[in-house]
Amino acid sequence: MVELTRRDRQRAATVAEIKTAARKLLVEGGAPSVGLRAVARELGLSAPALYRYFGSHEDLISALIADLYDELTDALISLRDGDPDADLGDKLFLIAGGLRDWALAHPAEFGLLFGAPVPNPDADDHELTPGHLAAMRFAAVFKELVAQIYHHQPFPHPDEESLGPELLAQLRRKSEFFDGMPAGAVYLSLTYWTRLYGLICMEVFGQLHWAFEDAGAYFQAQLFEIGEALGLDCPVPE
Amino acid sequence: MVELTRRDRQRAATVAEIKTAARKLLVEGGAPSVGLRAVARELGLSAPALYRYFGSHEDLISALIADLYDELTDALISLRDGDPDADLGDKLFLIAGGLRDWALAHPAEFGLLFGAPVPNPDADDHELTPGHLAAMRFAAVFKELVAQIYHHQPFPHPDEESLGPELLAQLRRKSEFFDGMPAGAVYLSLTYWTRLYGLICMEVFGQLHWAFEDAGAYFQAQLFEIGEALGLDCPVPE
DNA sequence: TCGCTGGAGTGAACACCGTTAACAGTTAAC
DNA sequence: GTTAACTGTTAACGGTGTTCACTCCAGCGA
Repeated sequence: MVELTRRDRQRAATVAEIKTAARKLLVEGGAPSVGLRAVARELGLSAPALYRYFGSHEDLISALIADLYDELTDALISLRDGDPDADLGDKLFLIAGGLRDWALAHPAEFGLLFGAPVPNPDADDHELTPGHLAAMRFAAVFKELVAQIYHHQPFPHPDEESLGPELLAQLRRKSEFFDGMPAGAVYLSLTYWTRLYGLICMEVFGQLHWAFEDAGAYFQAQLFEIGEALGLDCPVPE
Repeated sequence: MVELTRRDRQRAATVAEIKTAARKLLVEGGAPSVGLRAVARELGLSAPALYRYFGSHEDLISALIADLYDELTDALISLRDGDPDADLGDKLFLIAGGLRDWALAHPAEFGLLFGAPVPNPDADDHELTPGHLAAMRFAAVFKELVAQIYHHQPFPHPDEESLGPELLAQLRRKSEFFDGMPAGAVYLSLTYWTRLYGLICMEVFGQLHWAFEDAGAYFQAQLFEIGEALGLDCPVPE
């Protein structure tokens, strides 16, 4: 039984207020605009007051990152489950397109999530932050869907001999995480994931507009390729 | 005829000194460490003195970015031309691996070049900065090599009908830039470029170490796939 | 050679930043 | 009812990018 005093509720409300203010500043002026003092100013507080709620400026940013991951994940999930007539392939196209749309609509947030180096949690001096957990929940959306597609109708994948022993060993260790998919299918899943990620990264970070004034058609073509490789019947790009 | 007075030479030397100091700080502490005052401190100057050489802190960073692009490009070129026995396929593997090695060896620099949004030069209020030019020189290394490979022995590529009219139109406009390659081949070239970029981005930014403790084998496998698709005889990954 | 010009460099100052310390008022708990 | 914890304050420290007014001296033309 959780007993929430009034102060606890007020505290939670203030934390939420701080994060929404930080989010607002992030949207308006990008990552550098979300400073501790600026956030405090936004809600009429003095800067040191925020230290009652977050241990440091970095902690605030980390909390913001975790929230953004959650928001993005929820958006993709509701996209995935929104249309009852959508089959597995439709769902994949929906969340892939949804990820791109979110990234283009929220470039500052996307840059914060994916454009900054992530500390390796395997290293001894770092532990799993809420941001890491939220990122894994995000990645799981894709992973689960691909695994469902595979178990519904296995798509062709390279056999284990062709992968090379070192890569094979690492893929085998991830097989369980991918709901028991064989190493070759895990390899393909990771390949498609990195392709989508790289594509969206390049577009959002402006590394692509020397080639395309509108990368939408290119993205659709790439998605189509991936869908074909996964054995899905894709809508022909018009 | 260029007449360089002694003062001009001294000035150029100071500019170079400033940039090497900035580079040193970047390597040691990442992008946030390269502050205007910190750079000035590094060479025993007061902060306002730097304004004689750079209009602002941002200008200094931009100049640093251009220099880093040039350095990276030079490294790839010398890798490409270093081995007289290397054929076109070998060269492609050399520079792709070289790019990854450079990124992993200089994560802070890589993040500065590829992890930050690039202003769109097509927009009216921005012009082509030296950074843009250096970035195009960098991209040209890859582009030229793929074009050479294609013209040496055309690799199979999707026909124009399968690309869709909108994508096709944009690709056709880039055909000249790609030394006259047909739209389908341009499409494949861009596909492989985005794959390499995305892969390296994810690895450097730590977005991959939940999947691989050492992504080297994975990278080699991806490179092998690309080489096969380009019709190159690839070394089998051991 | 004199005098001037303009570039190089300075310290002071402004407004901002993250962070800490010492302090006051309010609220919850024993 | 007293005490302890929580929430907020102001003042201050060292850091940042930037501007301004000022000095100094090399290089130039007359």
